[in-house]
Formats: sequence, C-alpha cells, structure tokens
Amino acid sequence: MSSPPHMQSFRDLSPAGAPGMKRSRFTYRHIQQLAASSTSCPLRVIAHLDLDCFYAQVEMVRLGIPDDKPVAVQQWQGLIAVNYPARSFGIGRHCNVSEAKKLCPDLIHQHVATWREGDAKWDYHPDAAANMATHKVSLDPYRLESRKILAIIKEELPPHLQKVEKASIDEVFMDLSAQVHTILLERFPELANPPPYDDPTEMLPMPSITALDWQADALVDLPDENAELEDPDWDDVAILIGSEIVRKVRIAIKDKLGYTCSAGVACNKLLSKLGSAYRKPNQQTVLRNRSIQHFLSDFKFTKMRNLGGKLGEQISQMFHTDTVKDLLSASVEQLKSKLGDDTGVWVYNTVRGIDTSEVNPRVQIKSMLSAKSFRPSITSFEQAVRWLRIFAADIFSRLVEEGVLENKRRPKTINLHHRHGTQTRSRQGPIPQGRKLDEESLLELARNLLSQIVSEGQVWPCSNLSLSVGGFEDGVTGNMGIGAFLLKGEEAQASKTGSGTATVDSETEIRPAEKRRRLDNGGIERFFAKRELSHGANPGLGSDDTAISGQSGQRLGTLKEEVMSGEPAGSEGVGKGDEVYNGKSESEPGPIITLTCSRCNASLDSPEELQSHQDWHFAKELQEQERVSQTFVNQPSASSSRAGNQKSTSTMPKRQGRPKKVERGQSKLKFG
DNA sequence: CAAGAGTTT
DNA sequence: GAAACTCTTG
Repeated sequence: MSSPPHMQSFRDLSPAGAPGMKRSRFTYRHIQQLAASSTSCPLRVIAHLDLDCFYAQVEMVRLGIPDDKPVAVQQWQGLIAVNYPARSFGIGRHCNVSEAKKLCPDLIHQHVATWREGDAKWDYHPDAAANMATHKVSLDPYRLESRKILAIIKEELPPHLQKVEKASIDEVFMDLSAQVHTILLERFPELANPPPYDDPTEMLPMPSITALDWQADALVDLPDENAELEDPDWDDVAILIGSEIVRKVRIAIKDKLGYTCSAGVACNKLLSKLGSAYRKPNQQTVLRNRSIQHFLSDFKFTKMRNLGGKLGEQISQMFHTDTVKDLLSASVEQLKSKLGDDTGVWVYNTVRGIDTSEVNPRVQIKSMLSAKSFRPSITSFEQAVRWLRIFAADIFSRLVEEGVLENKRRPKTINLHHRHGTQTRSRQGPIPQGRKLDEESLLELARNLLSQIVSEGQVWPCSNLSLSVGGFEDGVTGNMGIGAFLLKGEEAQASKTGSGTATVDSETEIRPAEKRRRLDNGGIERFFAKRELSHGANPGLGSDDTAISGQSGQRLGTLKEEVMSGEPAGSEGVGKGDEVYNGKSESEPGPIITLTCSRCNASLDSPEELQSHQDWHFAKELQEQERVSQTFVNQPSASSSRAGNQKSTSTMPKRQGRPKKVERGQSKLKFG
C-alpha cells in the first residue's frame, strides 16, 4: 500500500477525499486535542531536555575550561559529575579522585562549592576536600545556572503556549503540543478547514508532503525499511515540528550560556525521557510513534521511569525477566493480580510506551533542605548547633533568592531530621508568619526542634542532620489575609479578579470528590478504584476509541479553553499598564534610597534589588500563568510508591484528581 | 497537621 | 551524598 514516496500527493483534490486516496490515521478531533495538549491525544508532542553532565559543564564554563579537557566535579573524595572527555579514560561517576587520577593524570577535578563554618556565603574553597568536617556542600551554583536555563527555555517558547516542567536541577519536560498545533495550522492550512460533514471524527487527509526533513535528528531506527517508506502521517509531522522547536531551544542554551544538552522528542514523558538518554552528549532523538515498539522491545524496563527502584526489582523477580519484550506477554490480569490493579495496569501501559501523565507546569520548588552526613558522627548539642547555623544561613540565602524578602513566597513549616545509627527522627514546627524571617529566627526554630529531639534521648552519636523548610505559600494571596503591612492595591485586585474568575470556580466545582478525608471505610480503596487509568484503549495508534481517556481529555480540554480564552485576546497589549522595569531611577548614590516596585509597591533598597525583584515578578508570573492553565491533574501520572508497608496497595497510580489549590489569582498576566 | 518512609536524580 | 517529592498513618 501507499504510493511511491516520490509522487507528490494531489492536494488539490477535495480533502473530503478522492476515492481510494489514502487517509490519515488521525481525525479532525485529534487536531483539536493537540491544541489543548490533551494527554490522550496521539499527536501529542513532549520533549525532555537533559543537560550533559551538568555540574561538570557548569564548572567548565565558570572556569573557562576548553571543551576537550577532561573534567570532573569532586565532592570530598568522590566524583559527582564527569564530562565526556574524562569518561573516555574510563572515569565514571563513582570513582574516587585517586582512582580517576590514575586513569587520567591530567584530569581537572574541581571541588564543589561549600559553606564553611562562620562564613556568610558559600564559596569555592581549594581546601574543601580536606575539610569535610567543617564544610558543607553547596549546590547553589548549579541551582543558579539551572534557573538561567529555565529562563531561556521560557524565552524561547511562545508565552501562551508553553508548558514547562522542571523535573530536576538539570532536566526539563516541555509539552510542545499547543505550539506544534499552531505551527501545523500555519504550514498546513487545510487542517483548519472544517471537517467533512462537520464531523470531527472524520479522518484527516494525509499530509501534503511525502518526505520530511529530519535534519540531524537521530531518528530511532525502524524494524524494517518498509516502515520507513510508509508515507509520513500527521504524527510524524507533528513530532518533526517539535524536534525543530527543541533544536532551537538547545541552540539558545548553548549560545547564551554555553551548555550542551540532549533531548528526546516523543508523544509522552515516558518516551521522551528514554529518548533523551538514547544518544548522549549534545544530540536529540526523535521517537516517532511508528518506531516505539521496536525501540522499546530491547529495553530493560528497569530503565523506565518509576521502574528503576523497588517496583522494577520486584517485577523482574516475579516475571523472571527485566526486558520490556518479555513483559509484553504478561496480560493485564496477570499484572493486576501480581501487582495490584492500579500498578498492574500502569505497568501494562508503561511497557507499551503508553503514558498519559501531564507535563506539570511547575517550576517552583515546594521545599528546600540543607543537609549533612557526618563522617565521624557528631556527639554533642553544641556541635549540632554549629551545623544548624550553616543550614540556616544556607536556607536563608536560598529563601532570599525565592523572593522571601519581597514577601513573595514564604515557607510555612520548618523541619529537622536527625539520624542516629539506623534510627531517624524528625520534628517539625510552624514558621511564625508575619514576622521577619532571617538566619537568626531560622536558627532559633531549628535549635528548638533539635532540643525536642535531643530531649527524647538516643541522639548521639548523630550521623546525619538536615534542616528543611516547606509548605511554601504564595505571598500574594497568603499575605493578603494578613493584609496589614502589605498593601499593594494592584495585586490585591489582580488576585481578586483572578480567584473570583469563573475559571477558578468552575474548577472548584469539579472537585466535588475532593477533600477526601480519610474517614470512611476502605477510603483508600475507594479512590484507587475510581481512578481509571487511561489504558482501556491504546491511545497510541489505533486512536479510534478515546472512550474512557477521551472523556477526561475532553473535559480537560474544555476547561483549558476557558482558562486560555482570555489570553489570546489580551495577548496583544502584552504588559498592559506598567511594565517590567520602570525607568532606571538609579544614579541615586544616597544610601537609603527607596525604590518602589510599580507592580506591588514593595520597597527595594537598590536598583539591583529592584531589578532582581522585577525579574522575580517576571518568572513568577510566567509560573502562575501556567499553573492556572494547568487546571488539574486527572491522570495518575505515575508517581510512585507508597511507603511504610511495601506491597499491598502498591503503587504508581495514585495521584487523583487532586483539587489543586487554585487560589492564587493573578493568573492571566501573560506577557513575555 | 505531624512524623516516618520510600523513590529518584 | 544532597535534595526534592510523594505517600501513609496516627
């Protein structure tokens, strides 16, 4: 079947279709779903970006080390990142410095930055490795670079269509669906035509091209050449467009910051992540739907997201195999009975490359911690407090970066973890709101927590301590309650209109099931049961169905549209009123100049602070904008496993339609 | 909400 | 190791 690849299709024929003309496997509805980034859309385009040996690159750029020099990042006597030139010597991440030097005497091994007791800030200390007893590792340099990278990614993508999830300090997921949809319609206007008979379930005409220019993308091989000769369908075109976008992003990162990264482009997170790891340094891999099965079959499922731990171990043991191929022969029922219904279904889908988890437009961290493992354990309260000081300083400085000084975001709780032998204990307490938050207050809180733990005995020697803050609350709305000192009329208004919006309400309405408190009998069973996994149908290829998944998808789509509806309109006058920076106003040498943010009236003491404050607004708004459009999670994105009791109700699929606190209002600020 | 745990990078 | 997240249970 299929016409000769070189023959140009006849686009002039009515799309309704000349008899015998090959039709696409996709429908007009699928195009709509693409626009809504529906997780069940088979045309969906998801990219995963992964920085190559990130820490090593950061050090290379910072120190101006040439690309071809072998470099490793050292932490005490170990290596936590090794660049590719160094790897060619056989140096790996879990080598120690002396082993590495034997393999490559010229290896440049830079120690990570550290906090030294008594210092006000972390720094790169030449003698850090020899002073593990008084230094604490700081990953700040990498966090800062990570932010820059994220900022560039956001700059490169259309503000209203971007959906970016920071997956870790050096990884990002991007849902390119909406943007790809836009580009698709620009390049193939016929897609914008109403479907024949106005029936969205009508199959689309085939793409009006017969060959796609995959450029330097590493296409995953197909099982046989025949498949390659098959005319490209819309999913191929969509993913190619996604790949173009990703290439631009990668180039921007390289040009602006000097970092290379690898990427995977596929129809979901699961596959895009496997794709980015497929070819590593500085390459991108495109996984077309038609190559999924082949690509996956030789994989060890333990390499797949969420199967790298206990669960994967458990499965390979139960089924006596660790390859995807072998697990494909396991029936859903089989998997269900051995792993539990939810996990069973989840695994069944996963080994088939099916994953409907959302790209969570989230970039804000939810907690932050500062920890230290003590080589020689510490043995006294005083000793512990010295470390708490460092933790407090570390955390505080990071809180400042989060905008705590500007009252933007504030942690609600503070937590201290302690380990004594195998025993661990922790105590947490509230962080008094409304009062000034600084190192001293953090230290005080931490010290109290430590006292509590110590008072229960069995604490020394202590092999590990960690201080963390969490329960971040968005200052904007959070402060509103307290009102008092934070006037900010504008914000009050913004947040008000936002939360009063129909959008938010409608969402609220969706969560009737929400607030699941534990009470009732078998409560847990209840929600697991209702959680319907996508599975049901292989959204993958068949695509006819969409019954179950389609429904939720539809709903989601609807909501999204509501949310976004206001945006395109206002997209014109980007930053309406005021804007990013109000003039410079600097030049004021006066030591006590007070600058005011035109947006929230916050007072800043210097132009630099103002700038940084406004940068903060910028990032913040992008986040909010996305957070709101995200609406809610409706799929069991596969999170992970419970804890406490191993087996039993096992794993993945949980995360239910969490009501998601929507509150925050600003929302619609678009601008970019 | 608090405390304990497990997963992943 | 360091860090962040998620889930469970009381």
